[in-house]
Amino acid sequence: MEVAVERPAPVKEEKRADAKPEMAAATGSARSLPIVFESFATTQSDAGIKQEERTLEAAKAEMGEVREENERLKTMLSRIVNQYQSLHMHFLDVVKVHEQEAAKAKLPAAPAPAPGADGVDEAPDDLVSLSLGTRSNGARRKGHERSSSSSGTAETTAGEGQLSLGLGIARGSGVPADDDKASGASAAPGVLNLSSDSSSANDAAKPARDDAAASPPCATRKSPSAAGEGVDDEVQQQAKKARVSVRVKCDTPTMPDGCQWRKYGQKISKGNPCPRAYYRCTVAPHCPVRKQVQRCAEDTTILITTYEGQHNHQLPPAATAMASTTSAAAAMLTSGSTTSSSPASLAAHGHHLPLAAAGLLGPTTMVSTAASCPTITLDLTTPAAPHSLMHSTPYAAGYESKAVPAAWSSGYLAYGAAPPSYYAKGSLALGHLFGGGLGVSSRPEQLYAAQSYLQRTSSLGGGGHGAVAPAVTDTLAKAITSDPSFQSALAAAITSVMGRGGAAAAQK
DNA sequence: CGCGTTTGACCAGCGC
DNA sequence: GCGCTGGTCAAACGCG
Repeated sequence: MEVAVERPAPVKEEKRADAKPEMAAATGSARSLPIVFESFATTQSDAGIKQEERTLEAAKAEMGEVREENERLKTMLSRIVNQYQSLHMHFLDVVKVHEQEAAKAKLPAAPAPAPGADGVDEAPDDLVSLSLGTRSNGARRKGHERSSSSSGTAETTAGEGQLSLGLGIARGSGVPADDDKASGASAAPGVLNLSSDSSSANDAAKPARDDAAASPPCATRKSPSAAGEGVDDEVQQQAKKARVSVRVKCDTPTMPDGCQWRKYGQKISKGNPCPRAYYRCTVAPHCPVRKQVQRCAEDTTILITTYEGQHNHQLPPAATAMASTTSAAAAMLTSGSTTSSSPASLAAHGHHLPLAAAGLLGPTTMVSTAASCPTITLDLTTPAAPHSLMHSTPYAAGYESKAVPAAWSSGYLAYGAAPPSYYAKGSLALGHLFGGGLGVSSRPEQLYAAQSYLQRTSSLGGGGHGAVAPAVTDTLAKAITSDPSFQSALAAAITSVMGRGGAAAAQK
């Protein structure tokens, strides 16, 4: 703790009596030290007085310490809350836009199936509920989401230059066995773009956020090849320093992320018998993106992939997810470090970045600022039992308590601009999304993720939500799990959205 | 023959 | 200043 402890010069007894209420007032209600001043004024000898003086000094010092710590915590808390609120508003924007787009697209385009629960079977693409969070508004949105994803437009961000997250996660029924990874050209039907931008509402207040969140991708796009390196060194460096580490259970040598990589090195790193492989993006000649792949020492089935840098070229939709992740991570991490008092001190105190501290990242997501390269770790390996899909697992139960950070229960959210219920629903959904969605590994776990989410939301909203029957969610989740890129896509989506949110908050 | 991988060497950053 | 470690380079090698 790097608290500047005030050690005032020894004071006389008369002063001490004055100092007491002052200090008590200063510390406020944060903490009260049981110091009894009256007692020693009458009975102490000189020696005793001196000793008491020392005691008093110590107490003062402690109080000062406590006071400063209290202030720091308050500041941090308010920062966290601010960031959360802005993120949440942002999130709601996305949701709203999505809904509107979906509603528009629904009429002319997709023969939107009946919004009933049974419709899900025939339209697995609605799984893509990457709009997961959108459900916070009610079950009625289900139909909208379906149409939004199946309509394939979802081009809310097209032409806006905003961070757009193309998720090649939906192999909907309408997309007959498309290889959404490589081909990518016809990715539209299977792609859900998560735009944090209220596309229709081009509010003027955006520029700041744009700068913050989208600057990395923009910066690289601005100078795609213009000397590749050397331009915008600062941005490049920042982007390069921020890393996204993904832990996934994977049998293949590398995680299928839709990008083309060329191996350029391999090392045995300390503390892990498994060699670490170094890959470089080969989609474009001078793409600065690299990744490191290493198997976990404890469990060799776990693949740890660390992405670094930002692509300076167009990517296939399947690869866009991870690309967005790294961009978002860069934005989020850099903004987090600038808004935090000191990353080093935070790390030293065991604190994480605000979002993580608020519990938004969930238990399987970690933000590390301790290292020279700030890293987001998405742990897609799950502690949950793969078979406990239909019910809450201990993990889920344990998580839910974590999913609602103290700030939420303390009523912070209720004071936000949006209706409290909105916050409550959305926040829980978000938390659950992170907990279940990110904490999943391969197929069954993903199933669990989607299912638990749906169950959660259905239990939240009361009337109308009951439409989401377990059987339906089962089918839905199965559809999700049929796509191997679901993990990375989901992780990317979340990280991306959060990155923008954090960056936006940082700009405020 | 071209492309990708392997592998030893080299370099830079960091801690002691 | 030295050693350790992580990251990168580039020649050699293998494969289609």
